[in-house]
Amino acid sequence: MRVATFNVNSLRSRLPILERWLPGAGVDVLALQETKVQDQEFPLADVEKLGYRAAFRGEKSYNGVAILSKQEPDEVIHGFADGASPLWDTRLIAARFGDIWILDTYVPQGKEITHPDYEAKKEFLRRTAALIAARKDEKLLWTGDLNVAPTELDVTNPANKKEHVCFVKELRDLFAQLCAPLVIDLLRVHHPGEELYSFFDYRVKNALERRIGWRIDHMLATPSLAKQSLACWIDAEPRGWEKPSDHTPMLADFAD
Amino acid sequence: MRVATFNVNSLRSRLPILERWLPGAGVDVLALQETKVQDQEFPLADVEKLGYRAAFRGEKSYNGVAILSKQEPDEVIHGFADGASPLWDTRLIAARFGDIWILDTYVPQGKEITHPDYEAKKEFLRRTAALIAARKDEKLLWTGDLNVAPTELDVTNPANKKEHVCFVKELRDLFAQLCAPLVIDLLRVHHPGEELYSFFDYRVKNALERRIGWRIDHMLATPSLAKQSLACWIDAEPRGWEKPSDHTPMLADFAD
DNA sequence: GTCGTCGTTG
DNA sequence: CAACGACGAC
Repeated sequence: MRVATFNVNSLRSRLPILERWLPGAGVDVLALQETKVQDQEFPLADVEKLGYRAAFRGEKSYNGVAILSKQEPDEVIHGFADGASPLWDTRLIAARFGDIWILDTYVPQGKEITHPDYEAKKEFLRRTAALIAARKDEKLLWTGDLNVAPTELDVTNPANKKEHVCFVKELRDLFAQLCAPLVIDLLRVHHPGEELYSFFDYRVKNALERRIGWRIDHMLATPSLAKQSLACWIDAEPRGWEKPSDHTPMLADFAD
Repeated sequence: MRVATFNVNSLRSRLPILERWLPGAGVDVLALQETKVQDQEFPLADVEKLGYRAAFRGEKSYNGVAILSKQEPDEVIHGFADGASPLWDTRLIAARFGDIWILDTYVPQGKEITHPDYEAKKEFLRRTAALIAARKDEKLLWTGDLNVAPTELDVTNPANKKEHVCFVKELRDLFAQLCAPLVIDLLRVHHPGEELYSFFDYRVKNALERRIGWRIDHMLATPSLAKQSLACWIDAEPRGWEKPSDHTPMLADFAD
């Protein structure tokens, strides 16, 4: 099985990229983030034309997650469904395919370390960790845009990002202590020590060619699923196409 | 020599259309209107890549005229240059190629017959007529978006346009008395009686296929130039392409 | 820099 | 319907 994650930064704006990329990518399950589309506006016909089904929850302008798949999922969950507020339905979606859970999150970016959104980001990560802990013996892949660069290897210039909400030490510590122990970072299993990025800021001129980016999108597997991991990689090509997202897809193959 | 006129409704937005249309169009001189670009933002590099030079005067958001040409013009004039205010530099540009003047105007639309802009429109037409009268024995082509549909043949439904600033009888009378006697309507020389339009409102669904439009862009030649007229036609194709202007190009061929 | 929003124009 | 400007988000 091949799984991919892609922060599309507007699904409707990215349909040409998906139409160019997906047919040849051999992807069985695709986790999308920042679809930025309300459910009644979701471009289901275009997705179906590409041979995929879709489970989704979005809102106008912001957020939005979707799981596209060749096969119908056996079960779909939106948000944390733990009764607590906020529900975060447009930032977390999970779908089960047989005994494998695909957990797709768009973790709040956090804006500034002094901003309430940064507190919400930490809360989101804590609740996600709790959710995974409850299924730690199951096969589960936590994927999506996590807005966390876990180590110094995961950003181009760590020195000038010490105050950044995706790299500040407090956040990395939280991630390392609460999240990382539950799951295995598949990109690092297959590519230890490599400077690989999944996000290249639009505002940085020629960021892709200059390799100025961030690794904030991830494929993190529970141990039982990690055993099946065959490969994990970032496909930087779509970032270089016309009208790209600022993120580029990441993929992982699993033995059946 | 082949001359064309095209109200692009934003030159920068229309570069893909120009890049698709111009290379095969065989145009020597192209009069543009509604470039909607300040001079310092004019996409000169793109125009030069297409093999053209450019004389232009534009402003932010509104108006803007340009004359693109394979050959460097011998002389360029902006506005009426008659000392009177307003100067209307971003609505009138003229370029001389040898003994032929190309006068490119974007005549004010006028908004409403009760609006001050409608008075300004009539004044613009009077001053243009005076300008042409002063050169009536020279070879001169008055082209551009004139925002005048001269006759009932030139709009789809004349009955419901009697109050429209581009068709109201007062305006047609002014045009017929002041402008028309000075020049020859080349489209009508070559296509008398045909329902041909150069403008199709974006707001009218499938206006092109339903042939609901206006003939408000023109090619009007002084008698000495009209003698050289070989053909004149509207190319409706670009109106059907992706991200079109609401106008479509009009062309004219002249014997050397 | 490229998204989305809204209100304004023709 | 498709430009524009302004704004907010990342």
